[in-house]
Amino acid sequence: MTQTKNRDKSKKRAAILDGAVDVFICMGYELASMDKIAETAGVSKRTVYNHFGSKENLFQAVVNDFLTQRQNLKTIAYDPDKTLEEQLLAFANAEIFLIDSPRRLGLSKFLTSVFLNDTNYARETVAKYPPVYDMLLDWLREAEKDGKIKADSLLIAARVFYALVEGAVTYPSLFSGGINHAAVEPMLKEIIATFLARYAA
Amino acid sequence: MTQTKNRDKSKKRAAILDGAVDVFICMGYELASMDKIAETAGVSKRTVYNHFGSKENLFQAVVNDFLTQRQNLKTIAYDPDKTLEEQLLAFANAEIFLIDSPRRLGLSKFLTSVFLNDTNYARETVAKYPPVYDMLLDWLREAEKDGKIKADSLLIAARVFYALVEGAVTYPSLFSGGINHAAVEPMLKEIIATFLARYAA
DNA sequence: AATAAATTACACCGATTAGTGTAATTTATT
DNA sequence: AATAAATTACACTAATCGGTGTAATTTATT
Repeated sequence: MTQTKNRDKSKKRAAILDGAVDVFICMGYELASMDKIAETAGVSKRTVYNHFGSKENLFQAVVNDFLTQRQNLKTIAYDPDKTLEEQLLAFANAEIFLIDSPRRLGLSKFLTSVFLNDTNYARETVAKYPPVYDMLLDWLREAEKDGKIKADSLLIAARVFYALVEGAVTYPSLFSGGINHAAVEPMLKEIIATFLARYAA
Repeated sequence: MTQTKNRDKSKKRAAILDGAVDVFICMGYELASMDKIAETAGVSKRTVYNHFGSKENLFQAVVNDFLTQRQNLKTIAYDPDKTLEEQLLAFANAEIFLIDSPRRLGLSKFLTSVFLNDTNYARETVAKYPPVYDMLLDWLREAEKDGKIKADSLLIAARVFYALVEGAVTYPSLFSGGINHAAVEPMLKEIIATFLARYAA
């Protein structure tokens, strides 16, 4: 009869995921070889295959980890005692957080690239996680009730806000190798002022 | 002594470039094999290598063709007799043109993906072509002289405008498989209204 | 029709890759 | 210390890919 001696596999698993992220970020999916990932993780290739059965599975695990982690953003509730500017800035900063460390920036670039190359996979993956707009939409509803915001469609207003943040900060940072905080700060003030010029009551 | 009988190589060259674009678009750079490109172009692999010495060269030729073609946008001069809305819409539409056919959309996605994977190459390549903002900047200067536009910095205003267009239309289209004109039209009206809420004099 | 350039078909090379099988070895648990 | 699970080292496969060499063939020009 077989005894069960379960050892802790999570350490190796984490090391493999870490290595995979590094290699995926710096070579892209196609050029990231399983040998290189194993070497980077400090683990034998066989162990990589024992934990994740294939390159595709390993990739999925990396993506899942990232998107799950990304999902853990605390809600930003409407506060009538704070200015609209500083509350909107909090929403912008939550978006900027995703590209505000070399690793998160790298993962964002990697995922964006993968999504560009496989639109269907992008749609399916994004559909599994709650929409980005939702939290801002809740906030806008409260602000409207409070008489501070006015818009024909709050959904469109939310989309305009994220268009401003992503178009002015997120995407430029993806291509320029990272955030230039000194340049971004005044830009954030400007896009928030623009948003409020249109939607402040 | 050697006679020179020059035949026209441009037909084959064009066919190869066409095939390369197709394959690059649908498989990405790494997975696009030279055999597949030759087959798609209806040409022997040897001919591909006779025209372009390497995969890298062929890629460069594709990119050059696209960016050169892209550069040929007619200038949009400020016209005091037209509304600001319709003139700004022309700028937006010039941007949208780049993703408004399956082929241009595909090339935009492909190039964006390549740029994400090689930031240095992105910078060098973009630097070889005139900045996107320039034409709008000229227009804004004229509009300001005409007393219709007012901004602390016209450059920032131009960046806000393109942030709106790219964030609301260009990038979403890259990921969603193309433009939904019915949905984009009201969005364009909204982002132009937003821009003018901030910068109209 | 003669000629030279362009193209083709095809075999081939070296390198790389995802993935497997296995026997030996390390590791943690009882 | 005994034991079973986890890991390792390593050899190996089958496939793919970028690129080359060559001899035969097609093509357009004079």
